[in-house]
Parts: sequence; structure tokens; C-alpha cells
Amino acid sequence: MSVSSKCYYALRAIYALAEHPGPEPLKIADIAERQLIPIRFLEVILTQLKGGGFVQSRRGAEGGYRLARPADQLTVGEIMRYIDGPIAPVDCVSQSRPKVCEFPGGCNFFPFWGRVRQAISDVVDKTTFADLIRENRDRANRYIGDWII
Amino acid sequence: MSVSSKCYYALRAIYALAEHPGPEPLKIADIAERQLIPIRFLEVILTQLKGGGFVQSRRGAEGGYRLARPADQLTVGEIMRYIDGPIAPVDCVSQSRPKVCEFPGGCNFFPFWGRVRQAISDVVDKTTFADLIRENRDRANRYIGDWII
DNA sequence: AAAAACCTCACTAAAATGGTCACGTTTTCG
DNA sequence: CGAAAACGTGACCATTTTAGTGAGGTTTTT
Repeated sequence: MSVSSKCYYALRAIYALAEHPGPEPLKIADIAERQLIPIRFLEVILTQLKGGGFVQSRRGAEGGYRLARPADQLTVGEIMRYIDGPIAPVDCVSQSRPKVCEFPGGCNFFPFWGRVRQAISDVVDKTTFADLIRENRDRANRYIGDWII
Repeated sequence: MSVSSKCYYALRAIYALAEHPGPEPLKIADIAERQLIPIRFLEVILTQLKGGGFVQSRRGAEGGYRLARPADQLTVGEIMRYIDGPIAPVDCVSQSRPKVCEFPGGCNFFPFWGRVRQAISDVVDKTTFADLIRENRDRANRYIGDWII
């Protein structure tokens, strides 16, 4: 039940772009540094994300990447599915490509796996990158509050 | 976010044992046949489950396996964790062995991953094998009802 | 004593994972 | 213009995990 490092890197890269203010693109090297991602691997990941239409790039000096959509219209679940494939504990409850179960009439675990998949979806498909940024801003404010005020 | 076939086999093996009435043990070959599990692989899995104290075995003719605990005191989550390891999308939110995050102060995704882990746990740790059996009996009854009554 | 069943433990082929390398193309700026 | 900065492309690779298989041994029942 775990997420690949590639997927986690992709999410962090998107987060860095979402956090970046203004219309100017952010360089790969900057993303890599801020989010502790191996730069060569990050290049591969960003290329893939570009292929999925999640980010846009600008070449040349002063080039870099930026989000293709506003952060409040981009969910974590979308990226997870794009990089790691369907969010489903077993193939038969996948929403995009549900593989037919080998048991006639469906196996004994079908409703159970469905509930697991739904529970995960309820979290990842309702969380946008704007939500994550807001959550961290709140956390940071509370932290300062504990010490200063 | 998916479960290994080994884990799924283990769950189905346990299910077969939970379904088996009486105190007499169930043979590996019977479990394999009912749940469509490669028999050699099932031997490996049952040995592992025995090591975890989930099942007991009897050797010799008329031997086989049975549950070490009643089905209503055995959750799906326990088996999943035992076979596949901690139920956590990333290591830092694992309950048993939480690996320290490389980001000082915790990364931006920590609360999010925690919510994902909790959502999964809420399902798998609250579902016992007795629950699954009851659910399938209900499903079967409803099915007969649609046709006969 | 023979047959049925579990036990041990080594082994392996294939796929996924987590990257790296070399070289190419585009854009900006002095 | 020309060089430097930055993204683009495709192959490549080592390690780990996955999903099993095989051979032979031990225990229990009939």
C-alpha cells in the first residue's frame, strides 16, 4: 500500500511549482534543491508530467517549468494516478481499467476492496495542492505563535 | 497503492479456513483448489502465517491447517501488515516503524499522508473475517431472493 | 510399512524500482 | 554572432521485489 519515490518526487515537484509566485517559470535545479530530488531523475519526471498536461515548460536561459492549471484545480489523486497507475488495492476494483475477477460471480473480497479504494479516493481526490499549501501555512503560523506570542 | 498477490492469497487462505466448519483441519490442497492458489506457493504462505501465529497445523494423514483464533477476532489489516508490511503510503507515517523524514520539521505532505493511512486503517482494521463471511452470506441470500421469491 | 500430508530451504526468472549518461535542441544575453 | 543556460530525448543499468518452483525430509495415521 505504498507510493513509489517517483510519485512522491512528482508530488513534491508540483508542490514547489504551486508554491512559486508569479508567472515566471521555476528552474529544474531550483525544484530539485528545494524538494531534495535527484536532478537527473527530476528531469525524467517533469518530462512525464508535461506529457500528461500537468506542467508547461519554457526552454533556454530563463526557462523552467510552471503549472498548466491553477493549484486549486489540481488534486493530489490526479498526479498519483498518472504516475503510479490506478489507485486500487487489487485490479478488480480499479475505476479506470477494472480487470475481471477470475472467480465467477465475483470474489469474496470484492466489496471489501471497493471500500478500501473508496476510502483512499475520498482523501486523495478531494485534496488539491492549494489545500496542502494552505495547510502548511496554517501550521507554520501556529508554530510561530507558540514561540513569539 | 496495491496489495501483492502473496498477500491476497494469504487473505483468501485465511478466509477459506474461517469458512471451514468444525475443529477438523483443512488440507492445503483443498484451500488451493477453493481459492485458486498455486499449491506450492500456498505452502510457503501458510508456513509464514504459521510463523506469525495466525494458523495452526497438524501433520500426517488427516492433517491440515486451522485458524489459531476465532474469525471474529482476526482482522484483515493484521494479515495485510504481517505479509506486506506497514500500511502506509510513505515510511514517515508508518505506525510500527516510522522512518524519520529527511526534511527538518517534517515535510509538506506529512499530515496528508497521515490522513491517507488513517483512511485505509479505518477500513482494514475494523473488518474481521467473520464480517467478510457474513457479508457474502447476505449477498448470496439476496441473490437467491431475486430469483426464487 | 506404506501412504498422506505437512516442513525446510534453496533457487530462479521476470518485472518493477530508482535512478544515471550522453548528447541534442532551444532561447537569451553580452 | 556566439556562448552559455536551460530543457529534451532515449538508451541504459544495478538492485530489489515479486511470484513463484523443486527436491527431498519428517510426522502421523491406517
